[in-house]
Amino acid sequence: MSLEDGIFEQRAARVKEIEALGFKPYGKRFDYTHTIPEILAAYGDKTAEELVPPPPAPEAVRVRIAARIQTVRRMGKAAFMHVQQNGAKLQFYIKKDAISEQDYALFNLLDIGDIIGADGYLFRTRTGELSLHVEKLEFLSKILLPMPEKFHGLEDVETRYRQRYLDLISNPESRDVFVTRAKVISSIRRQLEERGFIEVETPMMQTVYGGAAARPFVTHHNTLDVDLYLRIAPELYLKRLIVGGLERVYEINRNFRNEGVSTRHNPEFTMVEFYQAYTDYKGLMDFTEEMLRQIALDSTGGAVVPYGDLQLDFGNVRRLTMREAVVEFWEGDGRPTLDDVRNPEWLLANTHKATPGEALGHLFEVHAEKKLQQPTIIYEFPIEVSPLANNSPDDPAMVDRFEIFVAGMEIGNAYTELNNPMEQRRRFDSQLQMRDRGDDEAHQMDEDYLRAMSFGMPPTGGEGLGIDRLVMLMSNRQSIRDVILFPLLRPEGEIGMADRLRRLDA
RNA sequence: GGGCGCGUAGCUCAACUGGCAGAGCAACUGACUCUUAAUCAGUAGGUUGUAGGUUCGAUUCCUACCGCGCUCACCA
Repeated sequence: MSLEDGIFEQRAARVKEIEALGFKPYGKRFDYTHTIPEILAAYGDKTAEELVPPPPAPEAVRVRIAARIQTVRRMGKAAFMHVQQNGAKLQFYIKKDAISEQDYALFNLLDIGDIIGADGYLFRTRTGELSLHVEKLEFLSKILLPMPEKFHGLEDVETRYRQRYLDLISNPESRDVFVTRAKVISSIRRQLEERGFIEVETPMMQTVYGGAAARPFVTHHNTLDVDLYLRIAPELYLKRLIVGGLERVYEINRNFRNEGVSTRHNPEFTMVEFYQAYTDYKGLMDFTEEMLRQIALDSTGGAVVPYGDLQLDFGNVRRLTMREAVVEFWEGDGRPTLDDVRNPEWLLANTHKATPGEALGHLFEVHAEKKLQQPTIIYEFPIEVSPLANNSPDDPAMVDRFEIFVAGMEIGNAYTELNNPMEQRRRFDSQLQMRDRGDDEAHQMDEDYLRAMSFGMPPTGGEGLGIDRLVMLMSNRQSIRDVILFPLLRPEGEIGMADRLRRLDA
């Protein structure tokens, strides 16, 4: 028998002993008076005398707490434990004299990782630590498996992703990441709501997919007997809503793209997309700068955010055209001039791409993208890589579009929406040609979208922000998997837990 | 998909050039009524990711596979 099995069976036996003592080892309501963070906030700076006035102490602070046991230091007939709740920890002091015989028997059956409730009063130990003097114990849930090591926590990356619950229990900094994530999302929501945007939900299963250049996942609906695509973007549906007169809409949810995984890509990822009628991409640039700065403030407390070796300044966003960026960040010999990168022949001669616009986009990715460390807006994109954006009034090769780059990552994409159905039809047709040339990420024809646009779509600005990447920046994480609770992994194979539990019943 | 690296007790890690697979934490027994990575004495715990191969002998060398990480490619 392995050690782990031994602990498992021994603890299962303890469940019965705990029951025999009159406690319910699982599933009992427990109305606590304070969470541990609340206790630390309210009493963290109180002195020993303030907590327990001398001598007999009728006015001591009595509280009732639920928490998970983190460490235990037993010393004969007394013990100290650290327990944690909501990412904060508190010390419990348990003395045989101070609790009932039944509770002391329970205490002797407790394991690190058990969830317990306690009544008692707050005091300071001889060394000055705020602690709970336990007077009554309650049992709330049993741990059967051994906890990770208390000092190092759970380090194994794979286990941290697969068993995120363990990661969250044993690594406070991992918990902090997801708290930051929640702050980023609520900051975005609040800012959009304040500006009159309403939140909507559009289909994630679509018969025609679009709104981005990507390959989709395919699934199947049985009774309708149709294949459906998991959406690669909500864009085309949100713009249908703009046609319908929902003039400021946003959606925060998942997109699915059937591509490789990396430190910056997970096949399902979260975006916020928002659309505002009667504005354009310049209006969105101003809004975006404000929003990024506010997200940084709301989630980290400052506009300057540490990221690896960098200090990212979200209070100061640079703006460059794509052509300027290619010229400025050109690597190696033969740096082009602005006239070169405007010249279709030069562009085609310097890449293997089929069109000047794809060529410019490629040169930008190769030379400039990873050098954009501080928050930077890149604007004026080639028409060929922007099938849904409106033409620039003064340059037929370009569209009114920008992207935001931080730490070499694209975190946002916005443009003045194309609202002319005749031009949109031509763009779809040229996407179909790219598809015929073997580009399986080019857009499909979406006739209902053309129909919607034919009812008249107001001039509109639209934008998408990658939430996961934003959270990476705000929480100083280098891998997208660190900011997604359950990132996609290959299946792990036999776990054997059901069998183990089955044996306990036998 | 290519390249590089990693996989040893529940967890965190050792094991020299191929020569008895070890420690700390966790667990168990005992001592201890203000400890804090508690301490002290003792006990138990291993298919070294899997399957082959080389060898008198493999955690160590070789091959394949599985899983994870980094990186390049692909990709917003």
